[in-house]
Amino acid sequence: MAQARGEQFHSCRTPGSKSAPAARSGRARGPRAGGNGRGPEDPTVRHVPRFTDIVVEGERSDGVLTLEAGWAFRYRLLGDGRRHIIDFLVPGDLVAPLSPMASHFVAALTDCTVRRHASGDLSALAIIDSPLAAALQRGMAGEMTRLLEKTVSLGRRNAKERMASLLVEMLQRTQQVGVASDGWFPFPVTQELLADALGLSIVHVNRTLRSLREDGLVDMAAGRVAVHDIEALMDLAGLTGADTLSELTAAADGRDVSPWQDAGRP
Amino acid sequence: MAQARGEQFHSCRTPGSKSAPAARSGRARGPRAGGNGRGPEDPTVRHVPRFTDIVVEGERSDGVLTLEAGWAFRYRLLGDGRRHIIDFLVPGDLVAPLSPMASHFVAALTDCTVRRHASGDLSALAIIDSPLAAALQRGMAGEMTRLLEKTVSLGRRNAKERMASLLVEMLQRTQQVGVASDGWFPFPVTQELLADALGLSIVHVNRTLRSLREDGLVDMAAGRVAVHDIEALMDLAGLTGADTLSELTAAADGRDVSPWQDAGRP
DNA sequence: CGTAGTATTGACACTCGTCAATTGGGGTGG
DNA sequence: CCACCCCAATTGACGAGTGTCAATACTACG
Repeated sequence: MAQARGEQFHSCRTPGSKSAPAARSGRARGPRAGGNGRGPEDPTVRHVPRFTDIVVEGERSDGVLTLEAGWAFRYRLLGDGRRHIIDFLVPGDLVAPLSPMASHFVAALTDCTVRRHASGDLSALAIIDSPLAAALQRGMAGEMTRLLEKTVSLGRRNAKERMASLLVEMLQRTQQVGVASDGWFPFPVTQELLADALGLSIVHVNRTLRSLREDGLVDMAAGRVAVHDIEALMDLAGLTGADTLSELTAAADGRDVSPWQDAGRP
Repeated sequence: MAQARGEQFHSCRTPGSKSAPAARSGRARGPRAGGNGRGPEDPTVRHVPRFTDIVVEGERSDGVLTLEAGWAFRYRLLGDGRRHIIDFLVPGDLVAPLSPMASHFVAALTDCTVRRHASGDLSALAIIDSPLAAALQRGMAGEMTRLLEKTVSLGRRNAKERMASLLVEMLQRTQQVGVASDGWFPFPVTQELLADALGLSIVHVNRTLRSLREDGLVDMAAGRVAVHDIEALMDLAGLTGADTLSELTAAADGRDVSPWQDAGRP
């Protein structure tokens, strides 16, 4: 009765070794948040090396944190070692708070830079700094929309559809922040991470990617994804052009690269 | 390649007949929000008959809506007719807005009563009515926490674990609003609805329930769930007592039956 | 040139979906 | 009051989708 369980499922595939960097770092390290060298000068900026945690579960994240550069991902661990990746973060995305009490980790996928926009209690934020509050709400709303979409995917779509759905989403998001080129976009993830994000096994992720490649839809290698047939891909994902994702786009409107820039520090 | 698809999957099982009330009502009706008879006197209260929609996708829900009595559920439709139930709502829960742009339906599971606490633009709400704004944020945060938990369930738990997880959650939520008795709680859903909520087929929901019954964990009949071994059930769900759900409980703290009562109309 | 992690692949097992038939209430009209 | 109907619940048989195990390439790095 262990469809997705296998004891040393993924993220802990070779229990004794030093694999699955992010997942392990989530528990084994002593120093909590992965801040090593702080910003050379600016105290509101922190540099986080890849594969270390930016936000640790249970730690009450204080203030508004955003990802300024690099890639990260939100994840949650189940008691038995299974891991689920909630979503990936690109520059401009909100790191914390997702919600005052949604407990999960956020880990750096690449070396990245995090900025703190406000500290301490946020309840008075709307009055003190309304543009920041508005940006915060946009960020949380966008996150919730993606979360909802992901729930539907996991509940009612098969492997290929889920993969297509994720790739379309990431293409659009990378386009929004201007790091996507014409036919491709950067996506620095391993198949293991993809598996944890899509609720699949590593092997099946591989099979699914191969299938999409053979269909001529996408190619994925060296941390980049080449999209050859966006039409077919969106169709597979169940998105009919003017569908959900465009709402997502519209919702994130007014944000060219970062909605946070004007809302800097107080 | 159609694991969860079968064309006339669920919620449309007999395409020609009048089955699947909620799902169909989501599309086929002309009059939008299912408000029939309004509140006998109070214009902020609306009575909604079972199996009609409270909130229709795309309709920009204006203001803050909460469920005052009865059961409802949030759902989303995929283009091909598949349906996914995002979550169930009990009295006291936030109906709208979940997020300014998360598009989905909310349908009444039983006859129920909905109250509007504020209308129009909510951006100034924090300043105008801070207790209501606080309640709204609690409501949205709780929703997000459950959404996140559900994502993990769908991605990384098998049928039995998902079912256990849902039942534990519903037990705790019904306890909070005081409609649960000692060993049982009301849960007016069909197995079809359960299937759509858990990302399973109707048949497999039936099998899963039978298995749980044979294990002596729960009994489900006549719209009620009898929990015989909450320990084992939580264990199955991957909750170790002081785990996530208790955080959920703590998060909803300060709410006995409804956090909205004091934040009534302006 | 080892060593380790990642990607691939094949073989096989198990979970879960699909199809189809049956049962058992709960209405409802005669 | 009974016959009928509709629908939820159940069950069995079978197949598709996905997970698991294990072995083999690839690549990068020291």
